[in-house]
Amino acid sequence: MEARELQYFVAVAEELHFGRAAQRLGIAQPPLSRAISQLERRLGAPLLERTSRAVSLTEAGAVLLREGRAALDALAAAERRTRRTALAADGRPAVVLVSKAGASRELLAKLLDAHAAEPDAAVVEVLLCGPGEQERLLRDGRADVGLLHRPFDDTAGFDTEELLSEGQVAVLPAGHPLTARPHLRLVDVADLPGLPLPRWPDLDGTYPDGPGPQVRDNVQLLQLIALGRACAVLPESVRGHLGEDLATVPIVDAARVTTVIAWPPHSRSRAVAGLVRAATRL
Amino acid sequence: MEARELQYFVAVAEELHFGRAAQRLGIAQPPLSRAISQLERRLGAPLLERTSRAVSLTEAGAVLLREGRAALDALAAAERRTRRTALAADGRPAVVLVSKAGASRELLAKLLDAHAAEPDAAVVEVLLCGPGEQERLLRDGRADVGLLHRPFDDTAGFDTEELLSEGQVAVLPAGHPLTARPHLRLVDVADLPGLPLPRWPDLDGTYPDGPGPQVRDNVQLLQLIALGRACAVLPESVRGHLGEDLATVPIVDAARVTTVIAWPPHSRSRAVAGLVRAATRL
DNA sequence: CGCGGCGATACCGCACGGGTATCGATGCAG
DNA sequence: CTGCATCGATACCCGTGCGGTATCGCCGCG
Repeated sequence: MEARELQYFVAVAEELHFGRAAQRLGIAQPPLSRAISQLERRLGAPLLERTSRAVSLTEAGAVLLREGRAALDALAAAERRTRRTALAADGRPAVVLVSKAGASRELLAKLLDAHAAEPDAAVVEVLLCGPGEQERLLRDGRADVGLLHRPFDDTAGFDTEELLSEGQVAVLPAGHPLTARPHLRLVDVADLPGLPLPRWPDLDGTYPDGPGPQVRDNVQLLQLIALGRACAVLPESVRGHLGEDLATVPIVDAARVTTVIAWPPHSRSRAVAGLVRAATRL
Repeated sequence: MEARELQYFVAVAEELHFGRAAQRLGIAQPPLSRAISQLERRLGAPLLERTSRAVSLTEAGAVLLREGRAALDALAAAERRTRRTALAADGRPAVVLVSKAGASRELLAKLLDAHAAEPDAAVVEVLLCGPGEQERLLRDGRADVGLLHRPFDDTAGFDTEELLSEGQVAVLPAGHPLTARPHLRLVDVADLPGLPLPRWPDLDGTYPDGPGPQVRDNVQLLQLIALGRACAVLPESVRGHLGEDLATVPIVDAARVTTVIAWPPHSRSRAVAGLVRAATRL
C-alpha cells in the first residue's frame, strides 16, 4: 500500500467529506475520489459507504483508520528521527524529551543535570506540552523520550521505567476553612461550593460538559485557585512551586501518581538509552 | 516520505549491496541508486557511505533502518488487518491468534473453548510458529493476538494480561540416573555428559555456536531427548504431553515462566477484546 | 420542479519511476 | 604496472499514473 493513498484515506475518514478532505490535502476532489476507489479495489473491500448525501465508515474502514494512523505516525517518526540524528552533529539536539508543563519539575531538573554530567552526553531538547499530548509526540517522532504520569497518561505501547511514586494533595486558596484539616478525602473536595474542580480538554481539544472552569495547563489552574474560582487535586510534588496564596492538604484516598520515563520500544538509540540510564540512577 | 522509497532503503541497508538489493526488489540497479540518493536529498542527510567497494550505514542510516522497519511493519499490518476485517463477513477468520508450537497447549485449548462459548464470538484462526517469531507476526499484522512467555519472549510494545505462572522442569530420557532425584538445580543439567542442552535459532534463522543439537521446535527436541541425545529445561506444563519414554524433574532455581496474552496496543478491536476477555476469565 | 451540494466520470498533460547502455573508480591478479 | 572484474553513478528514453479542469448523475430541499 502506498503511504500517499493511506494519508488520503485517513483525511477522508476523519472529515467524512471528500471535498473538505481534498481541500485539507491541497488537491482537487476528483483525484481524491479516484485514489480512494483505487485503494478499495486494491484491498478488495469497500472502506466507505457513500449515499451522495453522507459518507460513513465500513467496519474495514474503521480498522484501516485505526491502523493507518499508527502506520503514518511510524512513518513520520522514522523521517523526523532520521533528520534529527543527521543534524545532531554540530551541537543540535539529538534527543527530544517531552514532559507535561508544570509537572515533575524538580525531577526533570535533576534528570537533566545528571545526564549532562555523564561523559559524551547527547544534547537534549526539552519540550513541554499539555496533558495527553505526550503519547502523540512520542508516536510520531516529534519526541524521543517522555516523562509520563500513571494513571493519567496512557503508557500502552511504550517501554517504561518507574522513577517516582507520590500521593496527591488538594490545592486550595490560602485561608480556606478546609486547610485547617490535617487531611481530606476525595469526597471532601468533589463538590465545594464556589470551588469546582477544573475541566481538562479531551484529546481532540474540546471540553467535556459540566461545571468548573476550562483549563489548559497548571499555570492557568493555579491562578484560578488563587483567585478563589477553583480547587484541584494534584501530585504532592507541586507543593514546592506554589506561592503563599495557595495551601495544600493531603488527600488520603486519592490514587498514587507514578512518574515514569517512557520511550517507543523499538527506538532505544544510544542517546535515549543514556537518558534512561541517568533517570534510573536518580 | 514515500513507502516505496523506504522499502528500497531498507533493502539496501540490509544487503549493504545495491545490486543484490535491486535483485531482491525485482528492479534494476540504476533506478535503485537514484531512489536512494533522492531519499538522501529529501532528508537532507547521507544515509550510506559508498566506497565503490563497500557500502556501510551512517548513523542516520542506522536510525532510519530501525524506525523504517517499524513503519513498514505498521503499514503491512494496516493492510492485512483491513483485508481480514473485510473478509470476516462470511465465516472467514476475523482474528488470528499466534502461539509457540508445543507451548501452553491446554491453556490454548481452554481459551478457545471459553471464547467459542461466548455469544457472537468471532472466528479465530490459530497460527503456531517457532520461538521468537510471534512478535514479528503481531507487528506486521499476520497475527492479532498472541500467547507469549516471559522471560523468553519480548513483550515490549504490546499490551498484555498475565494468564499463568509456572516453574520449570528438566526433561530427561526415562531411566536416566538424575530422574531418581526429587529436584534439581540448573547447574545439574547444564553440562550432562552426552545430554547437552539444545541450540535454538536466532532471530535471523542462524544457530549460535556450541555443543548441543540444533532444534526448531518442541517435537524435534522431545524426540532427541527420547533418543538420549539431549536434555532440556521447559515449563512444567509440558508434562501433560510427554510419552512414557521421557521423565521430568523440577528445577528449583530456574526462572518462573509467565504466560501472557499480548496484542498491539492501538488495535484493540472488538474481536481482539473478546479473546482477551475470555482469556482473563479462565 | 428547479436549484444546490456532493461524489463519480471523462479526458488531458506532464512528472516521475523504471528500463538499457555506459561511464568512472577501485581492488586485484599476473 | 597494466588489464580486468566489480560495483555504484550517470545519461537517456519510454510509459504509467497522478493531478488538473470540465462535466455528469444523484438526491434533498425550498
